[in-house]
Amino acid sequence: MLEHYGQTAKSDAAQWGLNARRREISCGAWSRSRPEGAARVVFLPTFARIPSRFMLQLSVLRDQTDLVLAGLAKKRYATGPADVAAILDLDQRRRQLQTSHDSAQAEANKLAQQIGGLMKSGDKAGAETLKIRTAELKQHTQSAAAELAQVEKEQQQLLYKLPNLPHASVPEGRAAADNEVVREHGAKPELGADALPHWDLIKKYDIIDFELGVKITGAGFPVYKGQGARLQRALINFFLDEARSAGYTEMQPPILVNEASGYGTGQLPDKEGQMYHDAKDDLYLIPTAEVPLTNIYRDEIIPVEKLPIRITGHTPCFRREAGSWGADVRGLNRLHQFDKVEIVQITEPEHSYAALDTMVAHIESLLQQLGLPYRVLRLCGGDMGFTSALTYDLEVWSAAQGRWLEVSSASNFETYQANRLKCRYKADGGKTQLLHTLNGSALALPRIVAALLENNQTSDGIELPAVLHSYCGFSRIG
RNA sequence: AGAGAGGUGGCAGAGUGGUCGAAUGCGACGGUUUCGAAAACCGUUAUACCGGCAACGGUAUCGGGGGUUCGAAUCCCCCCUUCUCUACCA
Repeated sequence: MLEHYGQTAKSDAAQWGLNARRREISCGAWSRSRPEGAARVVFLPTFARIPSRFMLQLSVLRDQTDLVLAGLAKKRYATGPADVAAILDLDQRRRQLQTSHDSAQAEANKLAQQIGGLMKSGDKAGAETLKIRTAELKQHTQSAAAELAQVEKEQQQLLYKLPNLPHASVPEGRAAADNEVVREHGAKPELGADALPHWDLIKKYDIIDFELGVKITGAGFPVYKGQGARLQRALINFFLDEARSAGYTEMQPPILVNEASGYGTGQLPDKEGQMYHDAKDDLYLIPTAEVPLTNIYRDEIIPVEKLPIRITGHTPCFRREAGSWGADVRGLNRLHQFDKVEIVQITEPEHSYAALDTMVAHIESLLQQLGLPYRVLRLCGGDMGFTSALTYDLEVWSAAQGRWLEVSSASNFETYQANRLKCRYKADGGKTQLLHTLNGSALALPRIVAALLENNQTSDGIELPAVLHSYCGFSRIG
């Protein structure tokens, strides 16, 4: 499947260049490394309401080339000018070919009809005469179609390499140190000198077992035991219940996805090497519920009265984390498999940044109820994800490690994913337009668990926040 | 996993090589009629790309891809998928 481009007909799948996958680039590690305490503090409103007009569609590349180049530069995308120039060259060629192909085909179609008429009236000689011309036309359309397919393929591959453009409010910067701290909340707990990091606490109370995971699977696949397993389940239920009362509909999507879904949300081809792949059935284990949840709306024209879409789901997430190493990935800080509750919104373009604010507010309310000190960061251009236009990271204070841990990332993708997904609606006046997609973790489990254990430890147990007591069926560990 | 039958426009459902982008019905939208509504009647009813300021014109799309032909919804091949029976299993 998905092996060949059509000669004249181009299916959606082919237009997306799905067969381009194997030769694509692979970028760096999935997760950003974030040395703690390095961000500079600034004070800004949650978001600046700046009209969005960016989408990496061909029309935008053509009409607003300078803005695109500026955006790519802010995102620290090195080969932007060369790639954009190449895409525009290919585009000109593509349009020539299309026009030439279409007019030849139009003539051929007319002749075919005439031949039909001649055959019926018994004029075989007349038909044969016309066939000479159709043979010429056929040769022309075939070669034009073949070249067209080649040009489209090259163009699509280049387009897939381009990241989304950053929103105007995104700060300049190269790395984590350049992110802006939008606000901080909660007091950091003072722990005694004998306070333990979570990787010692889980052993002390025998609630999470890494060695056992190594035996069964390998590094980065811990086994949660007893109260540890129950705490996980409690957090998942708490997060899902909170999302539901915030208006999100709960979904249970598949956790293996096909190639088209990977392209739809932008994991492919960008992060091919970071996903577990089952070659036998050509399926990918999801790195986040974002992929299946957002792809529910792939190839859809959503009735405007159903907007905004708000959905949530709990899934395990799988990340190969190739190239990841060092002290800051110890314990629960980075895993190959972890659980996460995700929230997804799909909105009309004019409402997406307000929606992003409500998502961040929702995530903050979770952290507040859990009593965890946190801060909200606005990521700089160089530290943002490939597909995002604006990303807020939320980090909790891990008291025994003495560092901030990223527990959530909430992003507005504007039309970047929607363009790939073909996720649209009928705007006023009946015009079909791309929607905006957004998502956020609410929340990722392991680092929440780490912070809960560390921040709430006493010499002989861990006192859990009140909100979890009924969910857990216990109030303390140990 | 084996055998069989299917996949056509928002839905239902015709169409087995030549004005078929596709009959018909339903639904939806607009209009005539009406005090208003129903009924009836008339009209409209997809997506993408190319050309054009636009009106509009062209091309493609009948699950997906490839092939045969001057011409394919219709014939051939591969794949996906749905249903039924059998097998198996949570």
